Amino acid sequence: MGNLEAPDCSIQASLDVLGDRWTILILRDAFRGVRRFEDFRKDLDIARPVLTERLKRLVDRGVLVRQLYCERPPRYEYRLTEMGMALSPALVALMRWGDRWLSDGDAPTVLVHDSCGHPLDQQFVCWECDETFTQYDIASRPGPGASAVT
Amino acid sequence: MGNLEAPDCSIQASLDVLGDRWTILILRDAFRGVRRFEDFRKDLDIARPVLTERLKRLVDRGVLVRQLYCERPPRYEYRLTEMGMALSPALVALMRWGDRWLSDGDAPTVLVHDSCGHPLDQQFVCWECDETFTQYDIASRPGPGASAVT
DNA sequence: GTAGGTCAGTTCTGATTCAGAACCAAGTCG
DNA sequence: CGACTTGGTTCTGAATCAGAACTGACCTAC
Repeated sequence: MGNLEAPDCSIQASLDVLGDRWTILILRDAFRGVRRFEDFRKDLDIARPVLTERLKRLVDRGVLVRQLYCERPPRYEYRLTEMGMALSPALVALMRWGDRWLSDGDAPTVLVHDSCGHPLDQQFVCWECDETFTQYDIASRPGPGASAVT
Repeated sequence: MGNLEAPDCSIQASLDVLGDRWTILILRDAFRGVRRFEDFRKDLDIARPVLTERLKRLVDRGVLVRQLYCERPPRYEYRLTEMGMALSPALVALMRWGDRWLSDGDAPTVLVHDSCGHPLDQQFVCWECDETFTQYDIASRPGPGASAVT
């Protein structure tokens, strides 16, 4: 994005890190367990220079760590940090949206509750009312970091 | 993305619709109530030809509808469809991730449970166990649309 | 009734970014 | 030794994007 100002919106802030054609797919692979340069490259069929740049950026921003996994020859792998792991609600949401609206009802992958094996759902929760709800019951208001005038 | 095959992954399918630098920001604005070409353009400071193309694409894919709101002169507005509204879990997840990991603790906007005004949380739910859980309790398995061999 | 303004675009041009291929370096295997 | 693997870098042409100017339909004020 051309603007130099700090984004006044966390979605924009997130997209400054994730918002190009490849980054989210790289992270999806990382969630699936892909860790090595060549494996990302083959799976995504991405140009090497672009992959190099994207991995570097994700490491710089703290989403991935680059770890030596082999001394001789020196080989590195890219792993999700806690910050990276925290993206899972976003990736799950994108996946479920694609399942629901872009596939013909046949989801390629199903996510399940690990301990019981049943499909999971994603919901908004209010701990005050102790209930779950949907997007139609959301309101928004300025937070502590809101600009004075908007 | 360069590949012509149908994506074997719903995240990729979603990104085929949403995965460029502007689309998600356009949709964020739409969720905020922006509906008109000029309002999108001013708010995002996006080049006109790019906005034209993105809106057209979102309408084609069914995420937005283009509705006449003024007969003379003919003026159109862009509104979220049900498909578009269904993206809110994804946008909320991106926003919360930015709040948590990219801001210094001061969220510009806070989302609240409409009926009580308290901040909301986003969780995974298992209706079988009737409990909420986090990304560390998710497993995945091939769904009905999985390719034969993978 | 015409000058200026708004809204929703389209058309053009130059700057960025991307894809694809080739190349490179360090090490391993046969 | 020569081939192969991994993890890159460098180059070049293609696609995309930004920015500005232009268009056209209509509206309002003078």
